[in-house]
Amino acid sequence: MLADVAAEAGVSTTTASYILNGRAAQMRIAPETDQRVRAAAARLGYRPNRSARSLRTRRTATIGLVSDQIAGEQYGSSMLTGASLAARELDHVVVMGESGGDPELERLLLEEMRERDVDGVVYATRTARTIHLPDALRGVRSVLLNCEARDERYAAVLPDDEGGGRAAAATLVAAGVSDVWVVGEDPTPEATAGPRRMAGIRAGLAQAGLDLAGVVACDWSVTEGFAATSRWLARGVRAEGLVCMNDRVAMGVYQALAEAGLRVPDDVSVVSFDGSAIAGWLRPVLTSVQLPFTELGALAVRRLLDPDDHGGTDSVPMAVRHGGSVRTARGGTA
Amino acid sequence: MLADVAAEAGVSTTTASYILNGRAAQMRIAPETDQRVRAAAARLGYRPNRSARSLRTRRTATIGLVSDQIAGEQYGSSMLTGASLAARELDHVVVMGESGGDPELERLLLEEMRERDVDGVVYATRTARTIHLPDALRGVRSVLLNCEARDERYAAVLPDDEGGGRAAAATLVAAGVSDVWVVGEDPTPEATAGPRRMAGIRAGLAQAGLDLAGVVACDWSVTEGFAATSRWLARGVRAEGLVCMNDRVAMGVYQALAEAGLRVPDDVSVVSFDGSAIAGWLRPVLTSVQLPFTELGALAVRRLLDPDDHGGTDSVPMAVRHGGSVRTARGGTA
DNA sequence: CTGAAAGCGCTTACAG
DNA sequence: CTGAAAGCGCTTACAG
Repeated sequence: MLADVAAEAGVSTTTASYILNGRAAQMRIAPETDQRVRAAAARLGYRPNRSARSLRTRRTATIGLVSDQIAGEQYGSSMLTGASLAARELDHVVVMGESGGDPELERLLLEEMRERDVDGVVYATRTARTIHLPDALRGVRSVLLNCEARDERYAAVLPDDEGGGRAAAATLVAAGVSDVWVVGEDPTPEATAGPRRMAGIRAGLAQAGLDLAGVVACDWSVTEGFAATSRWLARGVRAEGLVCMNDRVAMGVYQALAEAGLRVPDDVSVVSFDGSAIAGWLRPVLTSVQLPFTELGALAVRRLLDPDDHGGTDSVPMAVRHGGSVRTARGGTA
Repeated sequence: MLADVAAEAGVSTTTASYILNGRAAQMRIAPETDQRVRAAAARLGYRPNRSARSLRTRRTATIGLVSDQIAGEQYGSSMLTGASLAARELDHVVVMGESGGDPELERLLLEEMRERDVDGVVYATRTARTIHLPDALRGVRSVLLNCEARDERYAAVLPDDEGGGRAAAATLVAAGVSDVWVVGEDPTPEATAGPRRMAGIRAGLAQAGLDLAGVVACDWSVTEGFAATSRWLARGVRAEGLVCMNDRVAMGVYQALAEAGLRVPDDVSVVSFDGSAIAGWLRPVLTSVQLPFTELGALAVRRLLDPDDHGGTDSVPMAVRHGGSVRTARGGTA
């Protein structure tokens, strides 16, 4: 403990504390004293007791991260990686809790974090959406991750799905594709990714003077993507380009196209969203607009810990990760 | 704070503390006093200050979870879900840290947790393996998750890969398949899943009087699974049954078989390991021996918090999740 | 430049 | 059955 270090160095705990907290200069402590104390601390392997410090300072260098279920998400779990790394860089540690969507458990977790005097909490959702801000979050410094508060301005970090949509459309347009369909629609009303991507796609096409040729409705899953696309193909419809609402849908689309004897990208160009591992597993590799999960998590933590944060929504750009699923303008693959 | 509650109820903080910590009976406190204090606490919305409590008791009701990179793992991240839920049930909270495999960062994280007086730490690895126990872990109550200490007995929780291997073999044997190849081999020497699954497969076949027909070597990835299987097929080799070392390999195998015009399960029966989401995405759905990640995480936490823990390795059973990739004994699909 | 002392909010022997 | 008091290990005015 501090007292041991002070004794070993022959100074008071006051002096030792100032030195070990980097306030030596400010306190005009003799360099020689400074050295002596640091040496003593090192010799004794001194580690401050955080509980004692927190009791005094009311700061814990700990942030809470509560979510419905981001660890269970295949890929969204990298939000945790980003958050954990950013916290580490700012000398904080993160305590996590998952409610599994249970509001009562969520309230419990949030209260527990408050008891522990966390310096703030990141409130994350598995899928991008608008939420009703939990009451237990009020009065706690917090940042929303992958979600936004309905009807109120609140610090939030989200992917720029609309920009992603424009990028997806632009990718097809650049390849000379003019006949574009979208596969997938948002099953849940609060989800924002779908509508925003869709808006971006329409805007991107409009910029090239094009209209969306049509939409194939389906849930965002492999099996639904397959089933809906198969039905659509059976109707005899064809398109030069398909924008899939996520990589799982795209995987189903690949399966349906293969069964129908259509080749990617020779017969159909495919673009998708997520940039998940799936994209790299498909043959040809799927061109997909990447969800920047690690960055999202890191940014949420940085904003949480930034006293000068502006408080609004930040949209993190989504970049196109090129695979081989879009034909080149000349008919080859890009 | 407690003092307020005590004042409001007209008792000493001593009494209030006993009551709020459930020691009223033990202290033979008058039921009427008990009521009064609880009512006061409720009225005031009393929440104990954890730092103060921890400073006194040296217990934090917090456990650390440090890993190389389990949040980044597609599917292994559910170990976090399991750990978080189990901790919650035992009134604990988990602080997580990811080292990304950097030993120095790992040491830092472990020290930070010690400073924070965590009641114990779960040390987890992304892939099942034997490890050299980190020095920073010594002297801290801990349980290894998805890994085992080399050359020493230590509390550890791992999937029963060998049992899983036997189950995989038994599944094929039950379908009447006698000509079995394995696809995949372990790239890293410390990894334990591969050798153990392999041992189980051989044992399972031996039980039916069979030998393994051969092994197709490849890394555990979709692209490698595809490439290796394609080369193998090009050699003209055929097998009735394929055991893939994980679902990603199996996905590559499906692709290679499809390109070669072979059908699953009519021409080839396929069994795999992981039971990840991928299994459900493939057509036909892949029969896969499930890695019980959520249970592993939960069990590690429960053992960490169990004062009577036995201290050795626990193997959690792997169950077969049946899809449609294994033919039935009569030649249909199971 | 350095130290004595108070106090953060609890828990828990100890006394009655 | 209940309370006064010490003490957990720090930080930080305050005094010198």
